[in-house]
Amino acid sequence: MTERAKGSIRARVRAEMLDEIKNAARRQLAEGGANLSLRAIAREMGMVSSAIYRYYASRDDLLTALILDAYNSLGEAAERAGTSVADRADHLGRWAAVARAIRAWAVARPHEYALIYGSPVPGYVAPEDTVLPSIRPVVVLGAIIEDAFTAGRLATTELSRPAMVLRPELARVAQGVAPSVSEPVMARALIAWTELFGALSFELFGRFKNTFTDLEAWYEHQVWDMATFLGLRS
Amino acid sequence: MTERAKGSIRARVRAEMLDEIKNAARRQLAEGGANLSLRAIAREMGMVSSAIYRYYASRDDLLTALILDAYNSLGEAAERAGTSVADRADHLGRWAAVARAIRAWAVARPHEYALIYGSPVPGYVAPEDTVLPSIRPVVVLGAIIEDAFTAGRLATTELSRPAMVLRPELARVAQGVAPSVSEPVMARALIAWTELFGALSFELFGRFKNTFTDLEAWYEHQVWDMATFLGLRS
DNA sequence: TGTACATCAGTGAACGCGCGTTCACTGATGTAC
DNA sequence: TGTACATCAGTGAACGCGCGTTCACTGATGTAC
Repeated sequence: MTERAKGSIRARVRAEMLDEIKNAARRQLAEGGANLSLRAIAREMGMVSSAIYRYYASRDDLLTALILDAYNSLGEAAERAGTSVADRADHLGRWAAVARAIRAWAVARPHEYALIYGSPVPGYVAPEDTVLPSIRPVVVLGAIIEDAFTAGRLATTELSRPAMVLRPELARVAQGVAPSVSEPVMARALIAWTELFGALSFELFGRFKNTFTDLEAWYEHQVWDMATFLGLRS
Repeated sequence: MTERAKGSIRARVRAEMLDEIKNAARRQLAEGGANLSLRAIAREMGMVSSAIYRYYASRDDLLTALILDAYNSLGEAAERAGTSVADRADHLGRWAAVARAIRAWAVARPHEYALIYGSPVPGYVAPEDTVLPSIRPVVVLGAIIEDAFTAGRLATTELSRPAMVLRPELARVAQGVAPSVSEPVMARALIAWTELFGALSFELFGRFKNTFTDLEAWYEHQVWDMATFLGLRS
């Protein structure tokens, strides 16, 4: 038992080190962008650079860990916001809450946002297991659309019809996140989704620096207008 | 005269070199991302690395030249597409032509797209004179909205009202690109714009790799649905 | 038209720096008997 | 409970590489008289 406890202490210390390295790496990201430097991380932690290799097999491994963390942390934020609205029938409120949570997350961690939604890191290939965490926010949105639709509270006027090639793929997405919904509605949801992330990229990458001073208000307006577009009513 | 001619020959050779260096740099971008290396460029051109300094004062200077080129080349593509539609009253056709031209440009030069619409290059600050070239495509879009509106062919139903803080800023944008148009309509135009670039970023940065096989068709659908959202009718 | 001088492109060596990764090692901590 | 051994974290030196930028230089090309 004592042995076990001691063993788990070592394991816990190790887990803490894994985290501390990631934290140092995140701080580095804030300065050097995606040009993550293992040596700089080691320096910040007061270790010798080769010591990092006790914890991560390579620079790419560390990058993968950071990317996974970013996806999961954004996913959690979206999920938490989605369930925070007490009135489950308030679909518009849920949509707004999730959209705001995503922006809050991104604005607080612009470099982690850039890591997962910015230009790909040259030479780095994301492994397969980043796919599931990366769609967590889409699942949250899908649930809102699904609920609104099955409650008959989704206005579906003026829908453009997606081309034939797109339908099976839209249907597949819908099956995963909003099974009752038609392809044109699913398409709209993806479009609204795309707009929100487009807005965040524009904001965080500085495109609206000379246009809007209150970027939060501008985002809020977009969230609202996209809700109209989606057919969500209050 | 002969002297002049010779002088201009030298100037022309110099201009060609400026271009060739940029071309080599663009090829490098395709491989290493924004990690532009002067030495690699010199190597590719069969020169010694210091020779580059006869043409560009620093790495940042060259980067600025590339960024300016990218903005202007995208701007030209958008303008050309905008004027290519013979029937000026076909606002929907103009919108689609411009949107398609932008995608065609981006898909042909993903790394230049990333340079201007991806995550900012760490440590690099874009100089002021990139602002004007960067808004050329917005001007093209603005003209279409303006024409559609003054022709009474822009459906303006269900417009959300922008918050007070946003109005003067939206009005200022409108004044520059679509002077007859109201703030809510201007906001919608910017939103449609944001959606298109969001779509391109998602496509080029690989977000829809596992979702859509025919990304051109998906973009086309978005262009169409955004036209509906904007109130453009055929 | 021919010659002396100025301008410019490109060279090659060097400075000072940073990087990821490997490897043999030293000690400390945990484990088995 | 005490001791011998195994595991593991962290060290320090090294490998081999790449980078941006400076500087004194060599020749070739253009200019002025």
